Amino acid sequence: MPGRRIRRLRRSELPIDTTELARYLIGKTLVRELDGARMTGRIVETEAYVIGDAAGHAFRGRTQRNEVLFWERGHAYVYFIYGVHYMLNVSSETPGIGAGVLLRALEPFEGIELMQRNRGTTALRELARGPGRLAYALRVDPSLNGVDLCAAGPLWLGAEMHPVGRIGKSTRIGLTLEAHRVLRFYERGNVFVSGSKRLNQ
DNA sequence: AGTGCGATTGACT
DNA sequence: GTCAATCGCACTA
Repeated sequence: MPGRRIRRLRRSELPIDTTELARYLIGKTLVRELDGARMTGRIVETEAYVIGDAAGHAFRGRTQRNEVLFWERGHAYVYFIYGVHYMLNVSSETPGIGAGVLLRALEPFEGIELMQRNRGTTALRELARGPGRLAYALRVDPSLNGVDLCAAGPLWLGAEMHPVGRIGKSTRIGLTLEAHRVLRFYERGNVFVSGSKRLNQ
């Protein structure tokens, strides 16, 4: 299958700050390896869940569920929401500090047929537009919770494959707590970004 | 032990 | 635009 070489990001390259990391990840590549096949996409939308953020899962302290948010930056935190969907986050601070970046949308790059099969649709725009859809497209599930995204394995982060456009920001989507905070980042004008037109200006 | 509700999505009026 | 789906977590008692 498509064997285009993608340089894996080193942990030392990841900013040690949740908001900085959320911005940094726009345009980077997410690589999913599964059964000898590979799916990749450009990260085009993220949200930061920062230190002391009441909307973040780490806010009430370390538990079995949110454990990975307290790991060194660059680990996958996968959780289940609404009894229906999985969401993929990247831990984002130093060990012992709980915070993360939610990956909200990808621009599909390689392995598109496989993503289409996983999603049960051929509509390219809809494959990974939104955090739940992203997880379905790449078959992200709790077995990937805790995976080191800076190491070879089933899921990792790669350098950008294409130039990155202007980065926009807005309030985060779907929150009641801390709803005013401007912690969502996205590539402007990219049709694979979720959210309303208002939020994407 | 019981309860309320969520970092969403897809189907439907 | 509205709404149900469906489960585990965290909080109350």
